[in-house]
Amino acid sequence: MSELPMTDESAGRQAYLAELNEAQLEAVQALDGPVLLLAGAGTGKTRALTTRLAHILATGRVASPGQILAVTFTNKAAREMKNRVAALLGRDSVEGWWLGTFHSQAARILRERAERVGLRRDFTILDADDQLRLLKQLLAAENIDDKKWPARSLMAVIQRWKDRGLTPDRVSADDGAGDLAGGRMLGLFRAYQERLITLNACDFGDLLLHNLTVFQSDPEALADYHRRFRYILVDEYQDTNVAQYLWLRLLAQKHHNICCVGDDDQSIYGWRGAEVGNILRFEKDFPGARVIRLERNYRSTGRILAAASGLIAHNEGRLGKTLWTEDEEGEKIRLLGLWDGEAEARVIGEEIETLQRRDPDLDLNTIAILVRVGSQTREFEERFLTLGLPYRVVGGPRFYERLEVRDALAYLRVVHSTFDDLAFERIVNKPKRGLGDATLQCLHQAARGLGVPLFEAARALLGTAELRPAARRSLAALIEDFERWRDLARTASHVELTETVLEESGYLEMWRNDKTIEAPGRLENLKELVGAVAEFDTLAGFLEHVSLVMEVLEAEGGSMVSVMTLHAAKGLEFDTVFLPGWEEGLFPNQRTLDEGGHRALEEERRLAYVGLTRARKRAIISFAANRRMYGSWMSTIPSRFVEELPADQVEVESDQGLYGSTFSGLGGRSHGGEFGGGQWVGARASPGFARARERRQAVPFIEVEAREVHTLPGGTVAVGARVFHRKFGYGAVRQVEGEKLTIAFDKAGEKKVMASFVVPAAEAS
DNA sequence: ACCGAAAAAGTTTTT
DNA sequence: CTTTTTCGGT
Repeated sequence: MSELPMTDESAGRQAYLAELNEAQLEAVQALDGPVLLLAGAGTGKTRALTTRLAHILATGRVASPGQILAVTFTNKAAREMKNRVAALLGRDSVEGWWLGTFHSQAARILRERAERVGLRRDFTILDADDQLRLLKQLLAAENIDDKKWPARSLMAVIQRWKDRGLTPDRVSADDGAGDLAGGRMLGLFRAYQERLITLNACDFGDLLLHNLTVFQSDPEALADYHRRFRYILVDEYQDTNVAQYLWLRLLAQKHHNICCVGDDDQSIYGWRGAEVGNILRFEKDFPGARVIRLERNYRSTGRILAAASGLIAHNEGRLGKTLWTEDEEGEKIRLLGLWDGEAEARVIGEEIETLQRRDPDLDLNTIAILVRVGSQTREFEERFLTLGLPYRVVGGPRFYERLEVRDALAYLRVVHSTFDDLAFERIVNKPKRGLGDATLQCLHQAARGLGVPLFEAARALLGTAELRPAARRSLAALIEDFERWRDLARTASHVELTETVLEESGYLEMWRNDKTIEAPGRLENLKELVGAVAEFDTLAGFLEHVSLVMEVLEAEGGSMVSVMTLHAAKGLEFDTVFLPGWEEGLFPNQRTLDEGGHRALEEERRLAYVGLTRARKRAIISFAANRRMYGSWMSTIPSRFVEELPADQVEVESDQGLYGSTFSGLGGRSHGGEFGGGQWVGARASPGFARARERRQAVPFIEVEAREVHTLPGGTVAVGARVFHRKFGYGAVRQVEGEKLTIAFDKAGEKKVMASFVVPAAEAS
């Protein structure tokens, strides 16, 4: 950008402004005072936001980029914004700017002000697992029956309080505590908070909560941040909770230069404390606010937009927007009615192959399958594996949540902080050192008596006769190890430290000696962890990253279909979107409905809206008549959302004579409506089903050709054989069930694959 | 203290 | 159905 401050007029001639439409331009140029940008799906929201940020800099309104605070909701959105801002400004990085998730920015502030809330600067951020273990300990100490009051649900209560910006002393008596945990819920909350301070730790909610305490109890500190942040940008405002809202309001109350971007129709995090009310109330909260609507959609065809708009119109209490597009009408939304989840996965696989046949250069990255719950991804994985169709599951099991990685991190945490009892407990007997329950109980007692962390208590106990000689010797060795590692931390690089700790602790050795098939994969993960450590300047920096960003960036892996939850898909777009599992109970989700009633139903509907509006060219919705849940079969009926779609935008293709009057509003093109009187009945033997089968088989299968190419020479498949798979690499055959092999892959873990997709290991090289 | 078997629980969604 | 937790025997 230019060195010289520009007036709005000269900046108006900047190239980056020329590409904006009228509403976007208004959003970019209305720099001063509060602005609410109501941006519908696909209306160029991120472009407006990033350009606005560039424009603040270009017009010389701030002396340095550090005077702009820009917050997003997810790490993914933060990354996207960083990249786009950098690209727009022609820089290679925006490192050090105040641009990130609410939680990461709040953590940064809290590091500067930790003492104010009784924490040390090097406090640890606990993950969900640690939180739960901590609460369980408290339940045990307070003699609260965790059968009757599961720690998980009590934890949720605490989290909801924190989401609302409430500390224990601010929770009012009538505030939901009721008879929870035998009426001792509030006391439990207080004990939990006290324990966190003792541990020099905080949880996710505390990052925001402690910030609020700092701002409210220390006017000097708040004034300092007012001096620092002259402009505030907020993405996905509809997803903010009360604590985040208060945080923003405190930070913006001096300059009022706050711009919130959001779409009330895409609010899908109510279950996590998000308040749609924040966005609905904006004009009241920030007097004189300008409201700008972005309504021109650049993403989807007319039909997709019409279907999505028709669906979301069933919600009440919307701010209301009219999305429009100059794009063509496009294809109708297709609705597939199928027998069960397996058939659904098979048909979607076939649809993708049809698309591939139609366009041999098709980039699979333009295709996504968006599901309601993570467990739905399995059926697709299994099917795509047999088809040899490349896919990626976005947001699947996370690297930092794996057992071995968490153990390794616990070692590092203990090295880094003597206060981290949770980490200490986790690794004290891993590998086995003969320090079991009895020893640990003794340690806890001593720690409580002396008022010191477990690590210190351990040191103190060594001088007494309380422990049995064997345990004492073992514990002494461990303490000595940690002291040596802490010395090493001062001199050696943190990579070297990590390697040394893992090696000398015997942790690596433990996995090397482990004969289970997971062991090699776990060692591989530990190696990867060391690689991740190497990317950070300091151990503290690495640990902070791990706790705030649980995910690991996956390498771009070429052309692959994406499978992910609807939540994970927000903000993304694809040419073709498959939306399976539109069944009552699954979507809308029964559990959600039970908890949240009508409010929750509307949120589910918004989730459907989000799913549909991810599609650029085509959307294919499907539902199954039968679905397996924890091993038992459930018969299901189509989601009410199916009926809420405008009939003239939808084409129904139900193969099975299972399509009935329940959603006659759609005017069917059923292939077998005469069976079962249009009810969801049917058996595998029914004529409708048999006919559906026939019809299926008439479609040529691509995998037939593939199978001939890859077939393993007959008879060579045996348990124990080494094989190679083009996606998972090398592995050993564990089990053979006809054509289905269970293979323990060296890197990918255990998978079921068809014999036709592996070759003997020797031949592959 | 440790190991295995048996029982129970769990599936929303994420920082 | 899978994964985690609990229990009882050594």
